[in-house]
Amino acid sequence: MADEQEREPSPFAALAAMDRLVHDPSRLAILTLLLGWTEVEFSYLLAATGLTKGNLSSHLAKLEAGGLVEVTKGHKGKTPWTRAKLTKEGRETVEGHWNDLDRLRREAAHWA
Amino acid sequence: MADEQEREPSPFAALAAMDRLVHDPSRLAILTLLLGWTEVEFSYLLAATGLTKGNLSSHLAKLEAGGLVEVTKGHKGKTPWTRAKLTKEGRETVEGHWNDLDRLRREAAHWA
DNA sequence: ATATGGCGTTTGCAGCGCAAACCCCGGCGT
DNA sequence: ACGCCGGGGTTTGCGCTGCAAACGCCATAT
Repeated sequence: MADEQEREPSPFAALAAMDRLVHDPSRLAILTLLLGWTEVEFSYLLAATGLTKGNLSSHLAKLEAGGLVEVTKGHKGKTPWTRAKLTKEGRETVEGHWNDLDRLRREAAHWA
Repeated sequence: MADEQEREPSPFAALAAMDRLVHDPSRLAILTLLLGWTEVEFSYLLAATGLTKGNLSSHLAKLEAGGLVEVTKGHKGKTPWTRAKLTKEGRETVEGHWNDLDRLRREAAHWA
């Protein structure tokens, strides 16, 4: 198999193909914040990211649909209380994404 | 001025606000490739990024409209010959973007 | 009663990125 | 002469997205 004419993809092709679900700025912010905690409240995410409630809500929904975060809704007393945490896959994906970015940047730099 | 109640933005807010013109994967690939050269041909970009002709064309148009890239169209013999290069602003912007990403990732990591 | 405000969800729309279709020119086969 | 492929790009069409604004719901205050 080593004699297969392997088309070595440039780092640029990999960069161009990054997963938008993760790479999108708002979501990358959410995901990166979540890396530092086991579980975070909606209102904390709200303040830390500067997103609006509406947009945070829909980004979380998308991340949940993609299997990267788990969202838990409950009540604290009578008021709603929503928390988010990374799934195992989510954590791996986000860490992987940052590492990929780092690596691609370095590879790109020494590309002839 | 030091007594101004400076609202210190979290790195996450800065991440969430990254400029999409630069951060978009395809364009980040194009821009990063351009960092390594003074001028690059359309067909080289095409091969290196794995984009289609159509999409490369429109991304370049957008980058040019944003003042990050200068596109020069001419002819080599009779066939069209298009080249792209970073503007001064473009170069600063792309380098800045990568540095920002690096920095934000680090700040995020030691965020309590 | 009726505001006000916390906590989120839903909706409406403009704009974007992607794939496919298209245009133009030069060579090649017949 | 005519069709056809292929290199070099541009334009078009459309589904999806992300943002802001509107909404829903339940407390507490007036």
